[in-house]
Amino acid sequence: MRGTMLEIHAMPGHLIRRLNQISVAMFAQRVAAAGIDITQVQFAAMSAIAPNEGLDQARLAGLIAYDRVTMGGVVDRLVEKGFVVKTVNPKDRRAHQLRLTPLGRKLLERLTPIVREIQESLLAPLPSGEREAFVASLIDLTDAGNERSRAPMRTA
Amino acid sequence: MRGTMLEIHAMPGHLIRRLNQISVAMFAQRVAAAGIDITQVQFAAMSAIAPNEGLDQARLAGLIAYDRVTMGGVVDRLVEKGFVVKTVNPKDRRAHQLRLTPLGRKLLERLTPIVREIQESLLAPLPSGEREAFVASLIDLTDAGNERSRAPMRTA
DNA sequence: ATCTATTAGGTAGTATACTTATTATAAGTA
DNA sequence: TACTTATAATAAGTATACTACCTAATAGAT
Repeated sequence: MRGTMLEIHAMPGHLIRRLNQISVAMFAQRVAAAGIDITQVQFAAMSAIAPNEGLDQARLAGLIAYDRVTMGGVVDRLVEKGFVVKTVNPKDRRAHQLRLTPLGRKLLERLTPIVREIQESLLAPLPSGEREAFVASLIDLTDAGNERSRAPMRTA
Repeated sequence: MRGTMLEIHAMPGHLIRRLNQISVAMFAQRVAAAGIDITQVQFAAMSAIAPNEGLDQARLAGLIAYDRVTMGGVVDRLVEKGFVVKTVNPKDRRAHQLRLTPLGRKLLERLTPIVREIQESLLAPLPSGEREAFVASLIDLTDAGNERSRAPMRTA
């Protein structure tokens, strides 16, 4: 045997990174299987725009804890695909108001149950009694670490 | 109040993504504070090379569950920084053998205790009785999902 | 009305993370 | 030996995720 078990394989940082890769891959696979062309990040953006129509990019980024510069590209791709429209706010000409198009709203409705299923598949390997505790720990850790992220969540 | 709590904020996929961002940011911050110029990914690569000197890029990628193409860029940056050397394997001229330089080895030694501390900080917000269960769940989920990732772990 | 500080969005540059395709080499088989 | 298959690495293209910096526009204070 060449090289024993690496220490990093038990490190939370490395495990979280791998789990995120698995989660992103599962999302891509299931959504593509449904014939839908959208990424996990683009879905998150759309689901935050839906109940907050007219919000600007900075507020959108804060709602889902994304980097503002990254969000610019995400929104542009959603606009290209025809799911989102971007208009200048006449009250504040710096800001771009975001809204879902009818096509975008329809897609989001179709997508939402699929995404719920993906979440279940992701946790399925855990004994059912441990899933809730795991998600609770995830929430505790993201809450506690929010301000350390370079893109903290901002609901206000 | 504008918009109620979004459903995605309780979704494991979204929480894992945010926790990974927090983890990466904590790594970058602590390591930079120690005056070291290296990323989380570059550290993982170096710590996998150390006990497996002479391995090639494809095997390295498998050991830490990275995409092979991505690994090419990571290795190039480590070579540029003088932490890794890359030589053509005379037995198989397709393969590039990887080794740490003395500088790379020294850096890794200095870095390892810092990275261990980062792992503790990451879990610190959890009650101490829950940390072990959380890491165990992470291991279960990454083990179970390994083959779904586009870059599965390969120890063989 | 002007000055200052803040904010929204963008550009350029770096690093990860993936897809598909291509090249070079190696290994196995007819 | 010639043919086929497999593999290591890379190239080109797309998407996220950041830093540092810049401009335009707004808000607040004087």
